Amino acid sequence: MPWEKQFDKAEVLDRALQTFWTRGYEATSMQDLVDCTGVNRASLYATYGDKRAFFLEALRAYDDGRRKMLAEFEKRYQPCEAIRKVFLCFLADVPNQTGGRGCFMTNTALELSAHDAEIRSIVARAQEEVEAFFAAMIKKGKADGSISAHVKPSDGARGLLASLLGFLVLVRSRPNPTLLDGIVDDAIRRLK
Amino acid sequence: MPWEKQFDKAEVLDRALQTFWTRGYEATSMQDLVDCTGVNRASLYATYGDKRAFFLEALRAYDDGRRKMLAEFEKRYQPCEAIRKVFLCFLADVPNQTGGRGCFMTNTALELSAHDAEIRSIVARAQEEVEAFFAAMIKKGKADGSISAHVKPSDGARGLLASLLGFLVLVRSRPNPTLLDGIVDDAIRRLK
DNA sequence: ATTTGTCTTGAATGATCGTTCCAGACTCGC
DNA sequence: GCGAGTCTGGAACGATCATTCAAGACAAAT
Repeated sequence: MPWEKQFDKAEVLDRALQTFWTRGYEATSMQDLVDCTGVNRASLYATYGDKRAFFLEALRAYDDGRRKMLAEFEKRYQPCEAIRKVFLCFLADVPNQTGGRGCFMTNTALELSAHDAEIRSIVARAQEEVEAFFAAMIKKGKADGSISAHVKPSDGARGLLASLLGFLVLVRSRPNPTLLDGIVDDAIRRLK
Repeated sequence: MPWEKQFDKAEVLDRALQTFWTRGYEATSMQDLVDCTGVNRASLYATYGDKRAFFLEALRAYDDGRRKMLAEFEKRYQPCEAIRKVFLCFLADVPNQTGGRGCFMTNTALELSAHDAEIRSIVARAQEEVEAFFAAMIKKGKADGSISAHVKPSDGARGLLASLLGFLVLVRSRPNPTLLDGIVDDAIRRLK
């Protein structure tokens, strides 16, 4: 067999993901991807397919990362802390005055899922899994007494999801730390 | 003076607005705008300037409509009803199986405000005005007893804004009536 | 009726879009 | 050393992008 690839497929995918995340799908050109990955055009096409397939692979990679992150939060933290971490992990790049990039999945939800069924189903599933994570944390919190017995897991999770998505809109469009912290505190206080 | 315009400037602007709203900025081409308005390319350029200026004018027109709508809600409805109406007015086009278009301002917030300072400031101001509207309604509701005395207007308004923005993400990406209604009910129940 | 000045029209601009082709570089099994 | 087979690099493809040009159409003023 002849000649292995000259680049790390996963690493290049991640660099493309960063660019798609920052600029969005339509505003990212193949030239941008060539530039940010350092890999030749034809090699990108040979490896990942066309632009949409490339984007989809990046989106699924992002989604896998999100899934692993939630699993780790679930292991590592108490229920309320785990919920809080979900919000806070999007604040990491906010201080860089330019504002945060928000959540790649949520950005994609607004840009593409209205016109692309495949993306819509990926987005919907991701949202459902986050909602299920919240519900599981609420259940656990009720069991150990850290969350009020009056909160119904499904209702609480739905409310948290809405607050999280709104929070993510604000992270990208109006990254004011006071505002964002307030939203997180409010969302969690509702559970107590 | 010679020859007035052959088309209604506001009406054509509204048609362009509908297209920008549905597809977003990057995914809308000047050809799309020519098609949906029925007005010749060069006439569009002569009247509105380039694509970005055209978009900005559409966005400001949308924002004006939003402002008038809030003012009318404030006049017409009791505080809680007025708040509920803000959510419900985005559900009008959800039943058309294709899913709703969400809020033009919020869609734009995610697509463009991270990279365009002028848009960012328009978006931020619109969000602040909505937040202020919520705060005013809460204050009024506390005065007439329909909203709990424990709710601080600024905190309640911030929470409502987050829920509204999350709601709007879902309207466009996962337009499930049960889910959406639940979010609205929860958001308002929090005030009581 | 002719001039004046704006609006409309359809074609054309160069740039950039996503995508593909092809010749050369390279590693393996023989 | 020698094909076999995959990957790379750069140029090229037609399509579409936003934008502009030049000429004709029209209404008011003279």
